[in-house]
Amino acid sequence: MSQLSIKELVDRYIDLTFAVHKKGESLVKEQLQSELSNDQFYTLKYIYKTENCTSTELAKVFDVKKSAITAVITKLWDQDLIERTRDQNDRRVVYLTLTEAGLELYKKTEERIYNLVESIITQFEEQEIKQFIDTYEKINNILTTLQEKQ
Amino acid sequence: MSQLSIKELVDRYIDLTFAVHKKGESLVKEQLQSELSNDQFYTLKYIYKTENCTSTELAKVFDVKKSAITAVITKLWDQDLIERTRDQNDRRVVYLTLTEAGLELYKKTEERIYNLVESIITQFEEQEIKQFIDTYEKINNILTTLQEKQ
DNA sequence: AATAGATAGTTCAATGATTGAACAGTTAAA
DNA sequence: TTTAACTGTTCAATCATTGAACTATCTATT
Repeated sequence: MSQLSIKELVDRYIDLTFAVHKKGESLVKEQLQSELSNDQFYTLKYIYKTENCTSTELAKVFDVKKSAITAVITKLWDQDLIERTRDQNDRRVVYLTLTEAGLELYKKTEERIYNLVESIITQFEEQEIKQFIDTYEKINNILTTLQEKQ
Repeated sequence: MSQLSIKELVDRYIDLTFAVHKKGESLVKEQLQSELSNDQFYTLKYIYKTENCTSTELAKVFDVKKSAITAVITKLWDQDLIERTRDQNDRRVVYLTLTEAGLELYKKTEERIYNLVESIITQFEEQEIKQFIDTYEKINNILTTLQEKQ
């Protein structure tokens, strides 16, 4: 199936990365049904799974300035989806957690995204998709290393 | 290595998609050295490789409204990187091509991106990365089908 | 040929996200 | 104690995107 030179592989990889991301975002957006923007969903997801999540950490993960995170968080906070609680030891730090309403909305939308992704990956042999995710994970590690160097 | 349930696979896939995209975009941006934005680069790339490329086509691929494409194209056109030529048979249609300056800038930046991606994929066994790209390609096809349904 | 409907691309005002710089409050180090 | 570093915020400016209205053009139907 694949009889490609390195250059062709690289080109294919770049195009695929772009295409898959655009289509993925578009399908995710559809599932969110205008209740949340994509970034808002990923923000809730990150806060949900992260103990003692802070704005500084989000800024690093989302690769934007802290002022942009403040804007996103304030918007979710205005809707009473997020709580901000100050660290008692280091009073500069603000921890982010989901409110009950935030958790409920997140869980509802999460389920739709899960169903979407599940409908995709169950079209593969278990072995194939596991191998794919393993390689994807290695790529993620390489990217992390490259980013830390810079 | 992978002893994951479907639910865990799905979750891992979602997180990886997000993380890899963020890191990838950030590294690409670095290579572009502020000469082009990421979207501008992908726009030039798409025009470069596509015969008779139009705004409507770009709007579909980039999943934005046509008015947004007009803005992007006009910006590149102002810098004399893109040419607009009207179809002589159907005078509604405008074809987009790179000017000499556009081609030169594209080629220069493309090389940097290629080197970046090459430095990543050459860290894998040829077999592993080819299998990865094959699976990636299948995912892309599934996404295309899903998008067409909607 | 005349008309109605569809299509390609553009304009423009409004919205939303992101940046950069300045700032307050807090902590750590010299 | 002073200085430097860090967390998070505010605010003005910039940029991308949308939605709606518009022009020009083409297609199909009568």
